[in-house]
Amino acid sequence: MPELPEVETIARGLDRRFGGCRIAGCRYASPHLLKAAGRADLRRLRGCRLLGVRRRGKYLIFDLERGTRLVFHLKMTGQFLECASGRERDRHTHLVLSFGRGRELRFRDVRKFGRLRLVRGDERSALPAGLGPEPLALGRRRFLELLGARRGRLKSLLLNQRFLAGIGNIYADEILFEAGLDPLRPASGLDEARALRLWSGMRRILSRAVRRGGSSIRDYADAEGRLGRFQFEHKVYGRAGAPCARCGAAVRRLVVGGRSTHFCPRCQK
DNA sequence: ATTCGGACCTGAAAGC
DNA sequence: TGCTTTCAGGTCCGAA
Repeated sequence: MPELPEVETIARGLDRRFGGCRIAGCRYASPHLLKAAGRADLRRLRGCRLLGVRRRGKYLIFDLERGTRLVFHLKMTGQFLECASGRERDRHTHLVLSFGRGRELRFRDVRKFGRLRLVRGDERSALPAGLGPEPLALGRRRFLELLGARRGRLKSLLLNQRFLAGIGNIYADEILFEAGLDPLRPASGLDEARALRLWSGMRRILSRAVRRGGSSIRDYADAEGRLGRFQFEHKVYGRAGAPCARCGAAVRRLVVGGRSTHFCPRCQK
């Protein structure tokens, strides 16, 4: 479900609502979410202060006292929900952090793909080696350098987390439309003008999506239950057969690298 | 090195 | 009204 703009929105909301709060208890870690050893370690969290919450790629990082960190990946359907402790817990709730005075933060995940790791010290041990840089912190020169070393199709490259961390299926399609580039075009041999269009298109799409609080297509909502608004600005994603907003040609859908891909055959070359 | 298909899960929507 | 199939904001693994 969540890509960079959604995870960023969740992180900001959690940081604002729970940053500085003390964890009173932790319950219900399901085996899917966390291995047995990690579940035992969760006991250490009691009484620990949550210093802050931030994002790296599509990962959510909870920084705690005593050099401990919780690193979540939400995969397709993971979500956080702030609620009153008395409220009924449904069968998709896999972790509950209590903050006292009846305040709880629950992790729900219908498809159970989401993962949590509890680490001491640096979060890097919980992240994949070779995770790419943050797209919005990447200068144009560095972007051109990284791009020059890559092959394969543009769509697959944008989805590759070792190239850039945080772009997923929605934003890959929207970025390529913004840049006017065919998702099937090979990454190698992209001339500088097109490469710079890709860089600036990426920045425009991602930063606007963050400002809109991400895209709510199916079930994404932030920790305060608010829906994103960027879905109203999608130009191609989920619009197969509909007219292109720019030229009127029918938006096409095909499968690239096993992922559904949407593009305008006239605007994207 | 890249690409492909399948696996991991559940449920909503579309198709018949 | 069913029942079946397809599809989904992600990633990992093994085989071609």
